[in-house]
Amino acid sequence: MQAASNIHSLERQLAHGTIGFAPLFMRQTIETAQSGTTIFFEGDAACHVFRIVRGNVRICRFLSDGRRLIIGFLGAGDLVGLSFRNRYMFAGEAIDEVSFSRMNKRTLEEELQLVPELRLQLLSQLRDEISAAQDHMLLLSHKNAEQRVCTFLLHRLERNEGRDGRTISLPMVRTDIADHLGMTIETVSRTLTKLVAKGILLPAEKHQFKVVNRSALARAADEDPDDDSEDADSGARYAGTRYQ
Amino acid sequence: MQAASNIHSLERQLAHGTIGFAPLFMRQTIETAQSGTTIFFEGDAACHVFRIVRGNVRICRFLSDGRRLIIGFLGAGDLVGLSFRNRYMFAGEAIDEVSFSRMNKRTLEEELQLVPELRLQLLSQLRDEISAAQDHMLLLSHKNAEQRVCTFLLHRLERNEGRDGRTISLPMVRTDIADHLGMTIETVSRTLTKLVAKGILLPAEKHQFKVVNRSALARAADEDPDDDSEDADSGARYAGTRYQ
DNA sequence: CGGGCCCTTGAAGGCCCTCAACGGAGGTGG
DNA sequence: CCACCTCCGTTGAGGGCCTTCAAGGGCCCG
Repeated sequence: MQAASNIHSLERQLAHGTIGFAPLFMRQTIETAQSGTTIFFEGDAACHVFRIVRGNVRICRFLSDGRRLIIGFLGAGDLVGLSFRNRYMFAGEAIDEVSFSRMNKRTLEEELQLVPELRLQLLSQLRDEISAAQDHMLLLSHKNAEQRVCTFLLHRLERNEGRDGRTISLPMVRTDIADHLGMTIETVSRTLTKLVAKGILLPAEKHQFKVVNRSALARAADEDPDDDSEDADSGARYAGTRYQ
Repeated sequence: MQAASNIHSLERQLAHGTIGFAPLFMRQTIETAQSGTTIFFEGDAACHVFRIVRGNVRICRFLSDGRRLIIGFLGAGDLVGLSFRNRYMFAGEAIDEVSFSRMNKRTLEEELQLVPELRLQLLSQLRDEISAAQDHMLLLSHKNAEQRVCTFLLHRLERNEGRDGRTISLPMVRTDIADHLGMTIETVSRTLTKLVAKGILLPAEKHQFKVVNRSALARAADEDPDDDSEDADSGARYAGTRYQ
């Protein structure tokens, strides 16, 4: 019941077609992980599939020299582990206090044999993961710092959609964002500062921003900013077309 | 029978677990596509799944401004289209003369309902795609030009493994490599020149290189080249540990 | 209050991109 | 057969974007 208490999480599950798995996890006990702890390790035997009930999780891969790539961030209602063969290909770490339940992979596979509907959900989930990975490859290969940050902010905005439609929640630290977008924390920070100066964002509470100009944010996320004059004092430029 | 005639293709299929699909495609007619032509378009209704019999195919996604990302390259024995929902998320273009067969997606789905073994093969294929996409994100986010090119060359080498173990075939043009690795053609060219100067590669026939020093190539692919002195005259440095 | 973590801001430098020119290979037509 | 064109690959010069290095401030907690 706990999972269904969050209407936005429910919407996301319906959209992603993972609602079919939810009843299976309802029978499992709920565990908690403290901020900064690891829920599963890269390279471990992949015995379980996880479902996040509350909190935020980062999905990490490491290079041999210690550098890190964050594949993505998970929130309430998200599943992780369906794409593993024998070993976890990445680690899952709690960003804040996380509640989750786990399910034995063998049990899940038996269910998959019995329920055709579940198989379709699984396919849908995997295809979403592939699609998301390809979108992210596009970001990493061709987008500049501002486009990366704006794309990321839009994704976070859509994820939180339903509150007031213009609040972005960033529970992760700058290092996480940097390792997700293939940048340094300094460049992330500078880019956010620039977006505030441009009048697109407004700093709100800790780990939150307000979106002042959503269309400008969307434009900055996808288009080439060649025509930008790059002046800090041009912050009022977008004020006339304020969103909403 | 044509597909089984290539022993390397067969090995790859066994490793990737896609051999189960091959018999289904044997019943289909074989089509050909000339170099440069498009086999399926991004955005089109995804009615078919394709299987490459001969030749090379590039998988492309485009940004709004015309820039291009090449997700990957396919060769004999490879399948494409299993990860689509309703529309092709990317285009498939023939690099050289390509033979392929196609299969109606509806037919495939009926087979999937009947044959549990096929379902496992499908899952395996999708997990491989996710894994490859994540590896590529790592490349795009954290590797420099030399590491990118070396990683790509190693992949090509493994793909052609069995010939003589040290010949790399690059049927695609520089623009394709650049759009795959998130670089410009100039940087790709310069990096290849540098690898030749370092004594790691040797230019061979058109669209081919010989690997002189495979361990150096592997090291350059994954490690941070901070300790490199970057001198062209240091080309003999690796000669003492020549591979094979 | 001190220390650690997080974030921001500044200055300098490097890596890669952009722009440009050139040479070779392959195809076509005079 | 060769001139001509196009495509492809290479090489050079210059500049821009982002990284690296460094310093400082805010916040939290022991």
